[in-house]
Amino acid sequence: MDKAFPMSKDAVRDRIIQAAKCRFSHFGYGKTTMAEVAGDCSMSPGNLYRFFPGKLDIAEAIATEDYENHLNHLRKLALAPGKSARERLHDLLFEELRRTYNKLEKDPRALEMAQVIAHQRPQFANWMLANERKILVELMDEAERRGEFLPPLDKELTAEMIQSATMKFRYPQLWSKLTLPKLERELEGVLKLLTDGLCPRRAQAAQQQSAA
Amino acid sequence: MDKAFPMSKDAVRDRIIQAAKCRFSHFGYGKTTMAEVAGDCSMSPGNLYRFFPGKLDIAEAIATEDYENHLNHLRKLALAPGKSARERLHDLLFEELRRTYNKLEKDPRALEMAQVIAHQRPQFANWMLANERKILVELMDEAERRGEFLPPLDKELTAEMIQSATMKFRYPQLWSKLTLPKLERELEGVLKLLTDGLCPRRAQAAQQQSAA
DNA sequence: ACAGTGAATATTTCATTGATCGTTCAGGAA
DNA sequence: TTCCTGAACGATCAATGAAATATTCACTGT
Repeated sequence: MDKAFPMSKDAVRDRIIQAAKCRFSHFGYGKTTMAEVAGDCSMSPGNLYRFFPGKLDIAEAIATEDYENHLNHLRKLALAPGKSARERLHDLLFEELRRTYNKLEKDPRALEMAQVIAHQRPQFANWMLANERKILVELMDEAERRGEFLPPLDKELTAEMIQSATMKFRYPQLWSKLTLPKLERELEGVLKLLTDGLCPRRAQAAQQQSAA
Repeated sequence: MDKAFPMSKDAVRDRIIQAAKCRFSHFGYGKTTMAEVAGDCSMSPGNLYRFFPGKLDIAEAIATEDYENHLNHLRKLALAPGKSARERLHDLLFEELRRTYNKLEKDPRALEMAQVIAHQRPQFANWMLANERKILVELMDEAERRGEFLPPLDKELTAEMIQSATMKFRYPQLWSKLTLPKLERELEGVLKLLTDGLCPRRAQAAQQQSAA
């Protein structure tokens, strides 16, 4: 064994994550055994438990890594210069919808992992929602800073409500068998309702202002 | 046997529904056999199939009957005199939330039936949504008639969007473990967002108008 | 003809069991 | 001591087949 250059703890952790990611995406979470992951890392199964409390935590680490990239992307959209708050919100929600739809649609492995984590680690979904809420608040802060149309609302609360209202688009295939184009059309409509409200006499004004 | 007064076909159908309803609510859908229902009606199991295509159709008939009562109740709320459109929409959505929450929360039998029907008869949920959409449209028609705040929108489309945005409150326990009070608070917030929009400078005006 | 039967059939459900796999831990190498 | 191993343990899963039950249909009484 090449113990000449012992890897740091973090490096080993990463190695495990890489091996597991590879197995999970090829054969699925359920069909991957800890022994296989350990073998890929040239270590014993028992040793994995010095780096992760369990199999699920490896999956969670993979998901977290992936999700944090996504979050950064979303943050960029939320703060994009040269776009109105309304447009940024639009981009944010659509990006979210498209990403999850494509990810879960084409890749049954990803769907399996999402389901397992959602079922065994309910807190994880809450953590994701909280992160996105933070971005929504940042978006609104930025809008306020720029003097855009947003009023002095309780932003944290408003972010929660936006999430409630767009829940349908956050787990597209969990319960609706709609196609992406149909979901997009619906999200467009809901967003319109959210920004303009049911009393859209002022809508034109707001639209014009945000388009400016 | 008392063939002196043969029951009409519809009467027999009703008898079957009553017997099944009783069994289902006492022992659950899964634990009830066709033979038992037939026995309760003093007939052979085979004879049930002259009135219903199958067991699931009996459950569907029960659910339909129950749901149609509910729909009538909702319609009354949607057209209630002396209330603003906003209030009527509020009452409608809250009644819906409370009914399903209470029904599914306290009664595991009802939950079981709802799940079986939702799973085996996906069209049923669509039919329910379409009915409620009709009521939403009636609500908006009435608002227009009364000269309330609603604008000349595509009402059918708007109804769809309202449903999308309140999806979370229509199947409360399917995926959120929130308590009824929390759900109510959230629904209140979403409704506020829907009616006032994200640009609520005119909100006060609309509120005052609708409260008048 | 027709309403209804109930045994026959086809399907589903359920418990049993054997194997697999996640996890632990007593111990060995460095 | 510190790091790691791999066999042992117990929970979980899949395969089996047997029992239960939904559904059908040839037949009976009226």
